[in-house]
Amino acid sequence: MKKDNLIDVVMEKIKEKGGRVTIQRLAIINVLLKLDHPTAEEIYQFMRNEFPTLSFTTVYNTLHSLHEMGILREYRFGEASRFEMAETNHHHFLCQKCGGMKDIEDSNITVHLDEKLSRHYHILNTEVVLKGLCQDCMGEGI
Amino acid sequence: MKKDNLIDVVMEKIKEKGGRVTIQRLAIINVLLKLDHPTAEEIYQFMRNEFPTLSFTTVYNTLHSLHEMGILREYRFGEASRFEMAETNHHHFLCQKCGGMKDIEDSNITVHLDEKLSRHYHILNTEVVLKGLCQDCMGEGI
DNA sequence: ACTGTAAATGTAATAATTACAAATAAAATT
DNA sequence: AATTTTATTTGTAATTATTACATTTACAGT
Repeated sequence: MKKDNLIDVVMEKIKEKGGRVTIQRLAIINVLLKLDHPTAEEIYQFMRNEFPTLSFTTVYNTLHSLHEMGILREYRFGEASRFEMAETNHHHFLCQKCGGMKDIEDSNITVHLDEKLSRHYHILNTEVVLKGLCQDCMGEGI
Repeated sequence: MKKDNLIDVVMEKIKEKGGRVTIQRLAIINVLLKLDHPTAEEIYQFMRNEFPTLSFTTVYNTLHSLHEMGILREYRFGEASRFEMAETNHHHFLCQKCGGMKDIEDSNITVHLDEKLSRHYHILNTEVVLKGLCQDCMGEGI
């Protein structure tokens, strides 16, 4: 999806849920499209120069609201939560050494769930988490 | 694996890594065998009666050490970290409503990784995370 | 433009976790 | 068995990420 289309989709989704389209929300969406699984802190620091009046609390509030609206996903693998846009389905690799988080394309992993799982759970999302060493950290042990 | 054997294996593993087998460590291992993905807080509260001199800090220290030794796994899906013994391989279901975490037997899910992933990553562990509603929370929406 | 209200802001609180220094106790050595 | 070494435990005091709250601002409907 082209970026401008995506912003339009997000704006539409916010309105659907009865929310307001604010410059803070749009700005944070744009940062999420630029950075790779940023934390709230990273988003805030990235925006400070261009948006000096932005409050750190607003970053948290906004991430929380957008998450509630289903616009983004939250991961708490490390100390701080990391965020990404929810529009794509993919898996993740976590480096045990540097703590880095990488996207793994959906097409690289096939998952098959036994049918009986659906008798016990209403499954909305299936995601694979791979743990190990990334290329940068390989060859040095854990 | 029988419980006593498992304790022996854990003791051996601690010694291998140059660690000391303390009553605190053994007691916490035993709690991990009883409780389902407990948090540090839950472990501490569970132990207070029988072990009133136990320090909360020791729970954290111990969980950290045992994790470093590969004896247990840590998950940070919610606010607080949750822990489980590392001896078994299985997947997890996370309830989006109550925040509960359930084990899914390995045999209920098959995962196939594209070979080319191993060219970019040294993969040590593969785990599926299912998200949705558990039986208790079904029929009430999110 | 006017108005109702959701969202933004700043400060202060909270919760989980870690740092640190002193006391204790495994386990190696004598 | 006593002694010694040092990892671990303990309690208190930080730290870090996140949330609560009261006030101000500004989106969006009239």
